[in-house]
Amino acid sequence: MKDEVQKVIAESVDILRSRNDLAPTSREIEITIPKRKEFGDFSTNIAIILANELSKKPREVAELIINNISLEGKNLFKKIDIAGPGFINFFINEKAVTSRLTEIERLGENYGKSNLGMGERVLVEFVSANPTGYLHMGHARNAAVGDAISNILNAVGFDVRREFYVNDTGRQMELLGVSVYRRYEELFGIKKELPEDGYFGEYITDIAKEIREKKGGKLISEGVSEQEAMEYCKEHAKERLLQEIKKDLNDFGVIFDYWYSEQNELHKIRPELKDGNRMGAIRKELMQEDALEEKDVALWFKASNFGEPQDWVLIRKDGSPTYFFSDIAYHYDKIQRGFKRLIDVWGADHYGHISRLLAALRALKLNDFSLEVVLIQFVRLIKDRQEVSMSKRAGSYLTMREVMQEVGRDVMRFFLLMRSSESHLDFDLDLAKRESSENPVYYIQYAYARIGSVFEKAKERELSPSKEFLNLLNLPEEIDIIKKLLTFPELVRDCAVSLSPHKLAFYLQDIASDFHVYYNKSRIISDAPELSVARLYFVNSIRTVIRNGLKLLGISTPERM
RNA sequence: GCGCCCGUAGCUCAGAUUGGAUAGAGCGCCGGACUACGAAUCCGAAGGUCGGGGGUUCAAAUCCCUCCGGGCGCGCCA
Repeated sequence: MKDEVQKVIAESVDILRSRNDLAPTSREIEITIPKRKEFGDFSTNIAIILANELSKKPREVAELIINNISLEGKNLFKKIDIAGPGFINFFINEKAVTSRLTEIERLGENYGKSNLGMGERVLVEFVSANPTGYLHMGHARNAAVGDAISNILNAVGFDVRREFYVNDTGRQMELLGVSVYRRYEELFGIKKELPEDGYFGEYITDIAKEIREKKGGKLISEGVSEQEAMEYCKEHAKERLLQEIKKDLNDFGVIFDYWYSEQNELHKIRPELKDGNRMGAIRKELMQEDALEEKDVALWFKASNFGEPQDWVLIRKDGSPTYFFSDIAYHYDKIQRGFKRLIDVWGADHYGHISRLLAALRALKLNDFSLEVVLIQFVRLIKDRQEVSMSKRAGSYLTMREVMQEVGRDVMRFFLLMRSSESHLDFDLDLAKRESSENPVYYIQYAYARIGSVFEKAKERELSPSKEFLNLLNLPEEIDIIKKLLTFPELVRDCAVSLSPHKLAFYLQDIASDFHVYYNKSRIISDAPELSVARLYFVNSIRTVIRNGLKLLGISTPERM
């Protein structure tokens, strides 16, 4: 609807330009939805802007614009005002509003979709947790946001691919192996210190016990070197934890297109590559760009030559590559695979990583791509009005799985999505568990289920929704709600552009609230059959919008609660 | 010390990378509403120097400067 208004104004401005021979400006015509009703449904400041450019009075320009609006265009409005310094305020004709309901009905589950992305491929990388432990609430937030962003981008016409980068090799994996092995030894009475930066969680002992069940004491027997034993522990633990991670994400409703294994993709020798593996190829390229330097037995990326404050190590003294190095290779590979738009959803602690990664990609002469990083701030769990402390290394943290079992998937997703990702999030476990009006998820789902039960009632009375009498929808609430429903596609586009699903969460609460108010005030099914079928048609479109919106957030729409 | 994010009602937060008119919502608190489509709902009331101070502007929660408070980063961790 906003598009239509914009078009009408643009046409008028074009006519003015051609007639008065005005210099064309590329300035886009801004249409806003004013906060206050007396300023109409739509408002534009174009007259003020043009007046400045033409050194004319804004109100005169406004008048010219209004006078040149086509007849067809004028039918959209019941009133057009010039207000204040020269704003043009448009008041939409009620009939134009109600008639648009048919569009929602016609599009059904496609209502809200658009073709903003024009099929462009986008790679969204998210979660990417190390397989060294169970997922915690920070990962859950990352998963919820990454998945919702992917859904939304998909809805506005992007071709989205979801990837999880599996950091399944390197230092952290070694530490995991040692940690498990030490616990395994403990089971046989051998006491040795775990490395300081090892993993101390109870699940490490659980994994050690699994190994004991499978292998008995073989890993401490004569013929097996400690190194071999640790290697076995590492592989076993890695597989085991990855399996748990996959299970949690699956239970959460997040499906990845690809689990990108660092080991397999970046370190494995590839006959087609001259330089062995992908890491080697990158290394060679960086060398050719004169971006490398050997210092203190380590290999450094000369980031300071590419606009960074300091250089960074790519290969440690012991010959092992840093995370930074493999992440460069991973992003290089993403671009090589033809993705021009990359989105990474990272924890806020990765902030420092962004600019050096970009510097490395610059050094590799990669320019034809965009990388957007969505930084997710931390989640604080609140229980009994107190913060639940979390420490991953010590292993004392509430896992994603535990919380999901306690509050359910829908509640968890919604709570993690209802804040802007750059805000810290207080996850109130007590509130999340309550099945009442205080819980916004149920509030929205209840509106949905309620509409469903109205339809059951309608069926009993043999009434079915019809667009024949939409002109009977003339209550101010009805008009207002329809106007809001009509902004849905634009809202979805807005969420896509700003990569912020929380706006959708707010919108849905708003619509649900409008419905509940309406429901309490007005009978949908009454003795007047024509009005009843019109209202059924109307509330059905509310249901469509709620369903489509919740689906984008990955939240279910139960018919009964 | 430097960089990024945050500071808005008792609490948790919206207020686009485009400054606009009387700053919004949920929860909590207090008081009400089921003989009509589900009370997981609704109605009413109270609650604010938008962290402080300066500046730009006809107009600032929004832009600039500065100070204060909180979080994160500044690793041969990821």
